[in-house]
Amino acid sequence: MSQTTLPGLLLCNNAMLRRATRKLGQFYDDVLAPSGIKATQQGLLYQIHVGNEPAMGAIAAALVMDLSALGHTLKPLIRDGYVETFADPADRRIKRVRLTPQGRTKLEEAMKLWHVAQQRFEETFGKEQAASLRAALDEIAALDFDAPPAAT
Amino acid sequence: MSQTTLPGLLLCNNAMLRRATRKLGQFYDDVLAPSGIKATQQGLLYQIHVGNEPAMGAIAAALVMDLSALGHTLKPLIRDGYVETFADPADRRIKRVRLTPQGRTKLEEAMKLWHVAQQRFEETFGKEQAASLRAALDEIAALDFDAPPAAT
DNA sequence: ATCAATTAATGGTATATGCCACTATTGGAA
DNA sequence: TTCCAATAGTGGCATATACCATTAATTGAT
Repeated sequence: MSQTTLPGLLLCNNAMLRRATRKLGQFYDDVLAPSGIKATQQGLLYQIHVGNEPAMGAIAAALVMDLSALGHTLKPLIRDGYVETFADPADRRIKRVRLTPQGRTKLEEAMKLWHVAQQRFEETFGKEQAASLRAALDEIAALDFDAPPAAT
Repeated sequence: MSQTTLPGLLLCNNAMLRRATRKLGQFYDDVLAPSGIKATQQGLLYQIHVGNEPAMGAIAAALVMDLSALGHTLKPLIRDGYVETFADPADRRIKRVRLTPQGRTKLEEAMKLWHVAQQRFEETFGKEQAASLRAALDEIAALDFDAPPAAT
């Protein structure tokens, strides 16, 4: 079975995280495929949906994503007519984002498939385990590496 | 603080995984920056290093990565002279990969920085917690979504 | 009011990754 | 042997994501 699990890989938190992300991403994308959008796009549409016409910076912060990366990621969604942007009237530096009617429709369609993927994953991995994994991942996303570790 | 943690995001295993990956990737990349290579590249060099002149397919399988994606990722490393490939004499379909002397040097350099990143992360996140996180991530990477869930 | 510092977003460039179509080899069946 | 099916990689195309330099708008200090 070759060297699927070598010491180094297993020890690197970052490598393990990326590897699991590839695996899960492929799975969710696979299930989402019939909708024509990727899991990342579904997640982004959802984030825009639940936000109140969020500013790009707010979305980027919520997703712990680089602002320019968000801009790039948004382009195909704008091109395909699922999302539109508009300048904040009070501060024209700020660009807000919202779903178009087609975007809302597409999101609904994708959410149905998302539920399927989500359920199939938790069925296989374990619902409890998934919940504690998400909690750990949430912690990581919130870490502040600049600050010295709090004395526990 | 806006809506940094909305219900949907927190519930999607895939989105949470990606978000944490972005965060941790930025951190490891940051620490690795002085070496001139990214954390993904360090991981790949290491994987090649520990493999015995591994075939591309073997690397891809170990990393749960698409074979063509691996090919693309390898290009900058070959271009920069850290890695070289050669056809397997017994089966010319197979292309094997190895580090060049510069590749070995670069890997050593990067590994020192990797240790720093690794330690700083675990210091902040918790060593135990990191270990169980990696275990969970390893499980995910090994999942088989095609098979019906084993009756527990 | 004026102008420097700050903030928000864009565009360029580069890596990370996936899927698909295609090519080159191999291996096995007829 | 011959030929088809399976295997291993490549190349093209598209999205995901980061960093940097630059531009547009604001804000705050003088």
